[in-house]
Amino acid sequence: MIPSTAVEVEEDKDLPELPNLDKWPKVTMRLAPFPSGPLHIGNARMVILNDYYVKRYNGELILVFDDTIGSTEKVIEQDAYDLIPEGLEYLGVKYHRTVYKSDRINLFYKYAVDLIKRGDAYVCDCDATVWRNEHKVKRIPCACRVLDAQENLARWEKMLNGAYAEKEAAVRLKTGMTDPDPAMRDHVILRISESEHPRVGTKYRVWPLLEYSWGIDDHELGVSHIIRGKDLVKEGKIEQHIWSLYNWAHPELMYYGRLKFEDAKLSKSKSRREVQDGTYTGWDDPRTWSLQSLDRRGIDAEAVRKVMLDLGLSIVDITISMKSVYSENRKLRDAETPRAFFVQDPVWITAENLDKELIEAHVPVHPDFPERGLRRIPLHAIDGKSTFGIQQSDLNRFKLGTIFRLKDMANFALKKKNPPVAHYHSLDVERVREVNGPIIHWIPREGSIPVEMTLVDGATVMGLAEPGLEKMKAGSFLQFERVGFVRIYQMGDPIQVSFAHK
RNA sequence: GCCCCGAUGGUGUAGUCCGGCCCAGCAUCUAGGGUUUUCGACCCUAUGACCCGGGUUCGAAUCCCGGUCGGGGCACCA
Repeated sequence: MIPSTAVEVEEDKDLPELPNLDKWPKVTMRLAPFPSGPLHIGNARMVILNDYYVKRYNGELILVFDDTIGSTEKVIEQDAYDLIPEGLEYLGVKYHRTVYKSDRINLFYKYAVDLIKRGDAYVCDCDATVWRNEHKVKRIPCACRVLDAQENLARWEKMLNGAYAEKEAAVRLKTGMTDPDPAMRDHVILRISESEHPRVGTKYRVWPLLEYSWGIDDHELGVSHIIRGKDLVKEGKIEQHIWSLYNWAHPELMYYGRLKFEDAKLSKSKSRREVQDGTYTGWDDPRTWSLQSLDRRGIDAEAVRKVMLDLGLSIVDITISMKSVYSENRKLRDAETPRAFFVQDPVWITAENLDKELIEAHVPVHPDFPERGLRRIPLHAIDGKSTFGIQQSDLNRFKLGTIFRLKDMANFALKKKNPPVAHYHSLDVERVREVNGPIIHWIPREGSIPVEMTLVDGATVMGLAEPGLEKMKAGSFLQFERVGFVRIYQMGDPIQVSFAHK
């Protein structure tokens, strides 16, 4: 299964083996996103780690939309059901089947009834606050805990048929009232919610909590290994309690710490607001840090993958920099990336006394690979006179008399600053080196192509790129010399590019 | 208050289980140099770490004890 991945796994063999492999017929893992929005760079760790191990052991990966009803703070969003697979595709993650928690509610009911019959769970109608303060903290069981199965089943029916309103009753698992860990005392596993679900509407009014639904499903789906964030360790303990009650094999639990980026603020709810009110251009806006946005910027999924796998499985919270992703991306893409000139808000400089022979500049497509040919940029000189756009900051640091080179074209001496005028000086690059003159990028006034560049902070800047750019295709990754790497995401006038990194 | 977890250079990680091959490796960042008609790539160099205190041992980043600091949990969220 997925034979094409064998090579790719080879290079990352430094991650540890999964534990207890002999205990399981095969490695089965799952991706369990809550569908509230697209996956972003912060979610990539969970996805890549699971995918990595499944590929390494030729196992099975299940995409499980963890779409139980959520809460007022955590809301399911319909579009996430499509945005998540889209992100997975970008990352090159291959999953073998897709499961929706919201399709499995009856299964959770079945086990709930069973747990109640067995006396391992009960329906509690205590007020949540009262229960916490008077029972959990004081380790005193509430009156509901000792009710017999008969009564509990009657109460369960009342939960299902609406005799209880929201918050009036919930099912608690008897994890133990005397557990030293307060988090473990008779935790709620099912509760009432009358919110409308995007997939199943109002078909159900009793919904399982994450730890319960997984306690059942990790077994039902045959999951062998679970890798997830350490914010879920308590949930893992509750799952283990359930597995023990039924004498099921315990899947291997592994946790990693929280991942933060020093140069990226990740907030799905803020992103959703900004996307909805149009402040962001869409879910691929760079400020969302979604996988879609990385794709739009031309970040190779392999770069993301490499960085995430380098982090390993440490359980400590870490803060890393996007710079490591950019560094990997450059390594991956630099050699294959064509060069181009782009000048943001060009300032026009008149070049005089041009050599009559000089009608076209010849610039290598890639400096390290001359065999890839030349970009030919017409200069449009009339009577030895032409006009070029250069970067304002370059002009600013020039003094009168400064000898500079328009890269891959000719050397000039600055004659006037306002308006800028330069005189042709020489052709050979050595002449500018002799005087340590700057070599700068430029574009001709005639024939240059308007480009709108979206920066990482969402701002857009206008500029001109060299003639010829209009022949590129959407999706191309380029390096604007001395500016940085960009990806064309839409051809047009202007051409739309997204800045990737320096 | 109670429970759990962790601690290696600026950042991240390897080594810790089974003490010596670690005066601690790798990546990234930063600084400098080389090369290059880019502020990219490539090459070289530099700075820089085992949380603290005891103990065991010929020998401890690794084992033991005690601190300190940091993170997470104690939701009818995921």
